[in-house]
Amino acid sequence: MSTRGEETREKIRAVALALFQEKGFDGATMREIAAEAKVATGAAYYYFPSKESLVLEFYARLQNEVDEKLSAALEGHRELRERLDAALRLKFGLLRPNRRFLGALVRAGLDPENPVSPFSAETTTLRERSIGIFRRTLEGSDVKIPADLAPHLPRLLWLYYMGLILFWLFDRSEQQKRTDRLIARSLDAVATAIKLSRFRVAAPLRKAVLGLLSDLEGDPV
Amino acid sequence: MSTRGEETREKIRAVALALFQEKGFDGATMREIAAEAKVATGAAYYYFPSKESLVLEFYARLQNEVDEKLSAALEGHRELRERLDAALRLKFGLLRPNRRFLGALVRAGLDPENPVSPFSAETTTLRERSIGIFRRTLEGSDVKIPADLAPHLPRLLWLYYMGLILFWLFDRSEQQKRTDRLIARSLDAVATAIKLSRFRVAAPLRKAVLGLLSDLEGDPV
DNA sequence: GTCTATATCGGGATAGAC
DNA sequence: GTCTATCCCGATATAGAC
Repeated sequence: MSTRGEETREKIRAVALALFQEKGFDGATMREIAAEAKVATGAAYYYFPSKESLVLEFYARLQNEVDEKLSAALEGHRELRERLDAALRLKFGLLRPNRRFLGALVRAGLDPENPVSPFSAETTTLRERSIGIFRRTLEGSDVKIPADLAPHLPRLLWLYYMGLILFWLFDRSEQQKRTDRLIARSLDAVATAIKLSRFRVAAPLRKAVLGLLSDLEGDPV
Repeated sequence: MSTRGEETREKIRAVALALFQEKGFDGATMREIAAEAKVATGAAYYYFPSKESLVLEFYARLQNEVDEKLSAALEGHRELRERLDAALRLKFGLLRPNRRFLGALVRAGLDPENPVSPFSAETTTLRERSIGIFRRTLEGSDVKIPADLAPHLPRLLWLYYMGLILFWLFDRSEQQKRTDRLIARSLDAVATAIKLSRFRVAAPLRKAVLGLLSDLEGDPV
């Protein structure tokens, strides 16, 4: 890939993300993106195999930003619920301006025929980095997590996070305020559950959850 | 709507579902559906406002079938996990042949711009009927459920069921065997959690979960 | 009310020339 | 690497037959 190609690609990407934010995924057309980037439609498809793949590009950049800003966001928080809250606020804060087109990614992955899935092997790296965010969030907290559960908890929290994103995408309330409430409320439940997990009575449940997780591990979710 | 219209509508619906199963949602075109049903394209759009609405129609029929067959499926089962397993097997058994196009429904709803959502006000009836399946499943079981949790548990199980469907749609393993494993494993956890819910130590968690649910109740999820 | 026939539009994606 | 031309699709509109 030459420098010129690199520049063209970059131009198309930048224009696309701007238009996605402005008009949403369906509202922004490939013709328009190409025109505004001053290339032919075909050129856009030379660099990006599909419209969805442009969104995937966005997601990778977002993950970089989260990685960079996490330490600052967690600064000064030791309590588990506070730390989780800070991490989620950071993630959702960056997602928020892009809700209008983020659904496109999930939509693409939901089609069993579509190879561009956010859960595919190609996106394993991204997924693991996202899980890593929760590992870092848990590590600095003051809560004792049972040894058997500890290594699996980040992935479990990531699944919870995926659930929140999904709810947020569906959420048609004004400014998605219902999602804000859901996050606050569910964080109470999640933090409470983690704190209770070390009790004797919770052992069978912990065992069941661990069996579930070890079953999923290895393959991409 | 006369008998003739009814027949035409039925014909289009039947052909569409057959083609969806055969070629998936995107693979089957409206032109083809209309042609195979021996009507003009316009006629298909006369009865169904969009391609997605054909899928919605399918979903309603599916719900009817579940309602009819539930009693037989639960027959002879008293143990909670067994009953839930039977209910889920029934639901997924009917969904299975239609995986290739079922994603289309969810996809439509994920687009914040698209009014045809499976979680919209229009589909409230369907959603409530689906929740009712879990109510019936719980009612005949031998497990004592705390009084505060009991009225909300069916909805909670329905959310769990939605999660399973989502996983299943994303699941690219052969024959979606990973979903089968997930169902078996997660049922262990769910049944265990329900049984533990009445213990003293679980009270704060139960309270947090109930707060969450009461927050969501009323509005469509 | 129930369609047929047809034209039209804008969109994603692609083949092949350059 | 890039562009032009083209294809096929979903969707809409319309005029008119029965």
